[in-house]
Amino acid sequence: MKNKIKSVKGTYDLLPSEIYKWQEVENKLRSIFSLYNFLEIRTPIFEKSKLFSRSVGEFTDIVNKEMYSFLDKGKESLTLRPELTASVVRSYIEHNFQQISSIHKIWYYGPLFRQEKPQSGRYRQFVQFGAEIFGSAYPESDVELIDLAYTIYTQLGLKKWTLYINTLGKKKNRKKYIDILKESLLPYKDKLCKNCKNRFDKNILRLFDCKNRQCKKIMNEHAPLIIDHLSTEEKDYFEEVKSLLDKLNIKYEVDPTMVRGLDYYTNTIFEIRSENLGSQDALCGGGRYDNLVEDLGGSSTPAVGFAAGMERLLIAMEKEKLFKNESNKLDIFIAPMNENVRERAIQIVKEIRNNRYSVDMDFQRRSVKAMMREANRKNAKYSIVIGENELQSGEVNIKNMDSGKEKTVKIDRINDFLSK
RNA sequence: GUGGUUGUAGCUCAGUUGGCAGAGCGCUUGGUUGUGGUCCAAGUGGUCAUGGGUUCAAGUCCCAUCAUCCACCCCA
Repeated sequence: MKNKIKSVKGTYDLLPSEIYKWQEVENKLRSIFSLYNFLEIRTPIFEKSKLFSRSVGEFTDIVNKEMYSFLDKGKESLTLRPELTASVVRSYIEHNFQQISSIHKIWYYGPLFRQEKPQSGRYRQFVQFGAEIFGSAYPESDVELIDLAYTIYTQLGLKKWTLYINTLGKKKNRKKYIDILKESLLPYKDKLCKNCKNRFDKNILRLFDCKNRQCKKIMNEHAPLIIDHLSTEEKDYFEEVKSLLDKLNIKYEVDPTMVRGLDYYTNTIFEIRSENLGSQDALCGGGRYDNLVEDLGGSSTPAVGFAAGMERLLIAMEKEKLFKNESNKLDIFIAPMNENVRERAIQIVKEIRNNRYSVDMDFQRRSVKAMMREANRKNAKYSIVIGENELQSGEVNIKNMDSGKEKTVKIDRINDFLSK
């Protein structure tokens, strides 16, 4: 293993032997997005750093510790995108989407970068897909989006997962609630674990996520829930989301302690968690973010969105054994026997390909036996051995690789044979 | 970033109290002239993660580094 250059920590190669799984999922995603009439957007891999500090939140770990940032030649700080909503919103504003139409339904798919310590379902370069709806401040749009996510996981065949929902209220009330939360927990601050003491000032909502038993007990007994501190307007909104989900037969659980890692969420939030993923179990997370477009310099625009991790999805699907083996894609393998027939063989390959059949041939000048082994390994439906006899007679034997039976066909009739 | 786990052939893994580097699978070539899958035979393939140390002798013991996986943290 000397002198070999290895891939960067937390990155991985998707090898030819397993790429079909990704393509299968990607194709399914595309078709579901178009069913829901979402259009794709593709934005650059890197952005100005301040885009993320302003959207994701200056005090989050993502911005503080995990961004891949660098100075370009103009000495401006740029960052490999750690999430995609910020980029989509930037693009929405930059291209004046709101003037083209008052509503936009957009989806995206692509690699993101965060400098975290890798573990199962968590990489430094990872792929997310997601969707956003801009321009609706009504529960129908929350539900459209949740339904979309729900349908994706259902249609992919995954069984072991649960949809959780909650509401965070609007910015104003959340601030008030955070003050109340701090006040009620202050007497117990010393009893909290080291992490939670830290989070108490930094992001107190995260205390709800702590797995420490003592912390859980304190939170259960003394922490007020956000739902009890919302306006009737906010509560009604949440009730309507729930009732619409019920009408669509979408199963969910309300988790009154669920919070989000990113700062920009308001009102409805949701998360889909897998039951067989280990500690990185969130397949998908999202919610409403009515202030973000304005915060990033656009005109006030309500929005909902979600983001979902591909790697975790693939791991979960593999655990539920949802991938069949790669399907048979090669129609025919051509085995030329020697230099006298090779030229003609290449022409035949081209002719068959021109008729849209997938063809491969021997490129190593090997023995007939080895070439047949190769045809078998490549899962060809048919094989043809071409030698001098065939060139003289103008006929070849087409062998069916499943049955082993051969059929004699004129060389210029091979395409007719295949089309039968 | 903190704790722990593992690192031997392309892959999955054995390797005894320290004593010649192994198996299965894969790959290559054969098993009478030009036919795969099953079977049989032979062959290919390793600086035992890397660098030090202890020892007559290290895959095995010790230290460090790197990578990996798992949990925390964070998050999709």
